[in-house]
Amino acid sequence: MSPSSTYHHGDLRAACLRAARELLEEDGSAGLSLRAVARRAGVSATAPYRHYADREALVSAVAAEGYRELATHLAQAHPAPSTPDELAAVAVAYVQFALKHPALFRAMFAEPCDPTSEERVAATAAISEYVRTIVAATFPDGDADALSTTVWALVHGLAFLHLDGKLDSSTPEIVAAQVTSAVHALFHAAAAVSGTVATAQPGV
Amino acid sequence: MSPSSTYHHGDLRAACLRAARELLEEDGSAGLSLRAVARRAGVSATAPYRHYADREALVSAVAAEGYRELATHLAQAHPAPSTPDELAAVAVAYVQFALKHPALFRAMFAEPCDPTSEERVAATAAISEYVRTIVAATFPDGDADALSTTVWALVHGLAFLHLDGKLDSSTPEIVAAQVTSAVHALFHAAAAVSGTVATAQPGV
DNA sequence: TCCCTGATGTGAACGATGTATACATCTTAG
DNA sequence: CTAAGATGTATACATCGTTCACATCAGGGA
Repeated sequence: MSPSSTYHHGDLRAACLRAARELLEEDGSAGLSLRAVARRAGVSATAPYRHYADREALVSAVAAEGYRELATHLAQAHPAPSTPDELAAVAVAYVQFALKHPALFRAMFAEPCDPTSEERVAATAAISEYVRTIVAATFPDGDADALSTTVWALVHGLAFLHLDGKLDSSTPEIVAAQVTSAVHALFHAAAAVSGTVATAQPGV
Repeated sequence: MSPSSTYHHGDLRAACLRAARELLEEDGSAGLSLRAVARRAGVSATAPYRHYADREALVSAVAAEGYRELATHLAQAHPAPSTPDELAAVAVAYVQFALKHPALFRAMFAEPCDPTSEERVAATAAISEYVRTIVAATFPDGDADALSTTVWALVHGLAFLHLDGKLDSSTPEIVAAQVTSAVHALFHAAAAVSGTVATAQPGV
């Protein structure tokens, strides 16, 4: 705590996490190097090794933080959805999170996830469970496991296709309409097939 | 053509592509270094630069090849699907391709795709168009753009969730049943909600 | 109070990587 | 046959992840 001590950082672990997160947002995954993190934290290149086994461990920690942020972001869209419309709002929030934090989202899902990061698997299990719960609340009579998997896959796929520029992401409204219509299509296939989802994006 | 000439390779461009593809399958994305490619092709470290501007360009070329392989793989599942069942078979082929070539699939979709690789955008546009075509053939009365986007997103998301170990991928049969039921759920939402998709995977 | 042990940060060093530059070698068009 | 362009080589540099020996600090037991 003494102000004269510039040797010890105080909370390098958190500082590294913050720096890594910033670098990810600024320069993408390529910019996230351990040395850059150390520089930004104002510390020697090897100091982070006292708190993270290797680069992979740091990335996993950032990803785990991302999972938690995603969870709160979804909860903000609607705390306890129980209708298809409310569930669609959560789905829109999911995709918009991905578009707002593309590099973070890719770190969370695109890189091969090592199963040794228990912090990471816990966070993803929490999200998976959350999705299952709200789907079950919306469709109490359905097969919650199967349906929630389908919903998650649909929304997850929409997020990635948007990230890859395969869909029209020009405005948040277009994205929201796209996601909403896709989710409703899943719940009301007949309506989708008969042309009710014409608000969707205009092609690839 | 003279056999004494070991100096010029003959077709380094193709050799690099093949080597890169092999390294990707063997060691994943991390193992795909330009120098390793050069070593495998039996050539100096900087020789590949005569054929690829940088590492990114090589990866894009591999990804483009992957798109074409995926297209033929889907066509083999069914050349011209026109029923929900046939379309589901194509969807199963999509996911199984991802599971069979995880690193390649990630290179195709998980890394930020630079729009300057026209070979790459052409290949993805071809796939997108292909999906739209077969969905339109299966549902001639629907909004082909909207519905094909939804189908693609669903299948794409299933592929990624399987790749990340979020779903049960223990046997090809389980995966096939999972994908089939999800696709059918999209086309017959009422049936899905009432529990007809019970063949799906047993949780996360 | 002293000091000593463990936690934390530093510095130099190694091998690997992407890439630029200058040079060598081959192929082929005129 | 030769000159020019295409293709491959050698060398070099900055950066990166990581290891190891060492320095510095904080806190508890004597």
